[in-house]
Amino acid sequence: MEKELNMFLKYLKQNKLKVTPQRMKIAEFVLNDHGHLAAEEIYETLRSTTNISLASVYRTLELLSRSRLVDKTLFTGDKISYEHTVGHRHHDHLYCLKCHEVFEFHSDKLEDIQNRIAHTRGFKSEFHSLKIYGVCGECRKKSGKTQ
Amino acid sequence: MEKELNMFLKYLKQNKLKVTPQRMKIAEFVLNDHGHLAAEEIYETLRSTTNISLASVYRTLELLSRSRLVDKTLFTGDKISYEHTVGHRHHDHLYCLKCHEVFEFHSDKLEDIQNRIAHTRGFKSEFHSLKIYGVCGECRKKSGKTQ
DNA sequence: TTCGGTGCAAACTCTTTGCACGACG
DNA sequence: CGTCGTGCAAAGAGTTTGCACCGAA
Repeated sequence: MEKELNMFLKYLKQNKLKVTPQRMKIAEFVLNDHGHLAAEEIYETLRSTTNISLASVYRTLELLSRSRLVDKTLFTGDKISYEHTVGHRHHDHLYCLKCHEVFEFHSDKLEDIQNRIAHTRGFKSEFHSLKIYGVCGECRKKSGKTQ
Repeated sequence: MEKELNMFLKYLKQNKLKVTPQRMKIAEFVLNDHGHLAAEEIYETLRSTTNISLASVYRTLELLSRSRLVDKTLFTGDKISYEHTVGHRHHDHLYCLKCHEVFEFHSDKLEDIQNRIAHTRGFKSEFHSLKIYGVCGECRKKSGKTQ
């Protein structure tokens, strides 16, 4: 995460953007967290210790996204989730419709097939998003696996 | 599409919902179209020939979605797309970042791997969504395949 | 006749933007 | 010191909802 923060600093400098306490706090928090965060959560967490606004959270998340340190994702369509990417391989998601927990997975075979499909269709694939929606083991246990 | 419209009628009756001209017009239009529609488009198309409101479009799309005749999808996170599903196999999407065109594809192998992954993780998979974002052949041609 | 559906406009949620002040470089 | 970034509040975009009237059953 030290490394990731440095990459963000580098990105800022390369683009002649200023290093501000807000930007650093937000980047630090997001890059340190391994979950999927909504802008609101980040704001609520940081506002107690930092002079910050929701607008800055959005603005900084946009920078983090452009610098490819953070991925924007949509799950159930209500709000955008952000998660940091560096150090990870690309991965996809299993989303539990009951507890809203997100599980990650990666499959080389899947990546491979996807690339092949895009290629066959003349597509230059930039990125992709695969989400499997269902009910996780924990929630199935709770409801007696009736569903 | 005749068949699909009947399925919608059946759904309405089963749920003691009324058959109204608005509902029929909207269902007819959506079930007849093979693209990805936004609520606004549906409204704009129908308003010239039908007494209708945007609210009714949303309300009917919700019914069509619940009756599983229509799929709700999010592409670039701006607005929800609706497409009818009946008669189709499940399919996934290639989305062109330049012209915003959507191409469909289906791969049994892909389906298979996804199910296997979900199963391995104790997940009961309900549905999934795979989108490959990139640049389509047409747009690559236009820009001289430099990207 | 009776609810449920409709149109309209207002409300809501999440995100973006304009502006004047403040601080990074 | 000149910008660029900030907080604030207001604006936007898409979707949902409350309400009084209307029309399917």
